[in-house]
Amino acid sequence: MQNLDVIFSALSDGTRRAILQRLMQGEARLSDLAKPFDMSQPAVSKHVRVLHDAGLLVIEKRGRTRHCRLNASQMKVASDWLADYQSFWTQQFDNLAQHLATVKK
Amino acid sequence: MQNLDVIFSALSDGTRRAILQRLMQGEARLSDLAKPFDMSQPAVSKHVRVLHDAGLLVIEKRGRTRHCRLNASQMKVASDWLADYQSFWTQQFDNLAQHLATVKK
DNA sequence: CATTTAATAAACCAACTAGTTAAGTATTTT
DNA sequence: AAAATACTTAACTAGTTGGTTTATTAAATG
Repeated sequence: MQNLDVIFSALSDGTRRAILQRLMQGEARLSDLAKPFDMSQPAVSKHVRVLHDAGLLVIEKRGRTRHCRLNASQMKVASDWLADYQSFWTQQFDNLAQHLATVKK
Repeated sequence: MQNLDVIFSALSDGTRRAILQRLMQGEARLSDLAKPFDMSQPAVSKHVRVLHDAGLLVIEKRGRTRHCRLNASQMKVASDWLADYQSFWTQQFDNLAQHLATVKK
C-alpha cells in the first residue's frame, strides 16, 4: 500500500519519532515541540508537516498557535503490516532457543 | 535508536516490502527476487542490499548464486517500538466507539 | 497603533535515493 | 578453453530530503 510508504518513511527519522514520543504525554504547541531540538523552528515545522501528511498527528489551529495531537491509528496500520511476520520472528526465536539447548548438551 | 532509522527507512519502499513478502514463502535467489519487478536486476540488487543493511534478510553465497532468507527479528525491533503506542490507538478506537454511541442517542 | 509572538513561505544547498546502462568478475556448463 | 549465467561495480541522472536563512503573515498584547 502507498500509505505504508509515507508512514514508514515518516517513522524513519529520529527527530520525528522523538516528536511522536513527546506527544504521548499529551497535546503540544509547535513551538514547544521545537524547543528540545538543536535545529531551527522551520526545520521542526517541516518534520511536523511530514508526520501530519502521514496522518500520524493532527494539527488544530487555535489563535496564533498550532496544537498537535497524536493520531495513533496510523501507527496501527504499520503495526498490522508487521504483524504478518510475527510468526516468523517467534519461530526464529524458537530456533535459537532450540539451538542453544542443543549446544548445551 | 539509530537502528530504527534504517529499519523503517528500508520498509518505506513498496518494492522492498514486496521482496520481504516473497521471502515469507521461503528462501529465494536474487535473480528470482528480481523477476516479478519491472526494473533492472542491479536495481533489485540495490533494494536487497538496503534490506540486508537493515538486517531484514540474510544472504548466503552458494557458488555463483546468492540465496536470501527473511530475518524477521529486525521487524520485531520495529514492531516493539510501535507497540508503545498500542494503548493510544485502542483508546482512540474506544473514543470513536463512545462518540458513535453518544451520537446514536 | 506599534510591538511581540507563532508560525508559514520561499529560496537555497549538500547529501541521499532510486533508477539507468555499460563493463567487469566469479562460477558453471558445454 | 569457450560460452553462458549470476551477480557486482561504476558512473551517471533526476528527484527527494533535511537542513539553513530571510522575509512574510496573522494574532495577541502594551
